[in-house]
Amino acid sequence: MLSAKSQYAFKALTYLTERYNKGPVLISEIAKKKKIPLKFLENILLELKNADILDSKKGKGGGYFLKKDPAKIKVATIVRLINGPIAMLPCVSLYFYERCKNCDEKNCGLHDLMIEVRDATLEILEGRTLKDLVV
Amino acid sequence: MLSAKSQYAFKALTYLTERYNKGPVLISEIAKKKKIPLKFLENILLELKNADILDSKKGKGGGYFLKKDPAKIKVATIVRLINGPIAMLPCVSLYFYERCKNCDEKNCGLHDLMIEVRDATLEILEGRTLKDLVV
DNA sequence: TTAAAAGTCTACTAATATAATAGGGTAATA
DNA sequence: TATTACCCTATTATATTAGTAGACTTTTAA
Repeated sequence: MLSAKSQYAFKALTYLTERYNKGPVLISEIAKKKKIPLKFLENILLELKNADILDSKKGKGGGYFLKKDPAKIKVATIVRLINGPIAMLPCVSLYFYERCKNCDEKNCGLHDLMIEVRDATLEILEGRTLKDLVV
Repeated sequence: MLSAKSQYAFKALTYLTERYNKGPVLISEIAKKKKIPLKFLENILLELKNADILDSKKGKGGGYFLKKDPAKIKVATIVRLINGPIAMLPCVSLYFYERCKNCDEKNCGLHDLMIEVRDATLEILEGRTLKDLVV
């Protein structure tokens, strides 16, 4: 399941997508409108900024805004960034690969199955962008 | 990601699948062969028994064994039982449904997207059984 | 030039979930 | 009837997630 943090991130990003190219938006405004704990949201937005998804402006009239076209920001990217691996096993993760302990990948039925699940999931998440979330 | 517990469960079930119809298998044997903490494994097997996946025999010559044909036990069933929801959001889960807080399902782009992911995942997990894990 | 606005950053605490352990209880069988 | 082996509840340990606190820095506009 996606963490609460991830859900907050998507809410904030959706909000910013709706305001794309309309100037900076205050953290406090997003927090209030989307009912996200202010300080927690600060952390999340900062993380998204450090990952080049968002940009910000300080001082009066400042705030956060999308750094690029929401149609170019994949849902999969956000999930990986805030939630972590998309795959169901570390040994089939593309971006967070780790060997499973006491498990021989070559002879693991689960391994192959979970590759299929991963691919089916990515087929969807890699194909959608923030723009698609705003219906 | 699947929890360690889930991975243990699949290892144990795979082991029992290979020994289907060959009599009871000791917990201690599974624990040793699959390198699973004994007491933790006891809990897992008991849970699987209470869910009618396994059956057991007490006393000398006892142990655990699959209650039915491994070709009839779906991977999805085990995941739900030991790991919990398969869906990425509570509001799109078939077996563990819960409303997301501060979120209107009718107007949530994530909601629809995650239904697609869920369906793609289930397409695979509901179609595979323990037998398929033993290659 | 300076005060207020607004994001930045580090650290901490609380809550929850996961993983693992302990140990006595109960049923079956040789 | 003793031994084997599963049954069951409770506890502890560890890790992750969620949320909070507060001081700092940059920017802007009066």
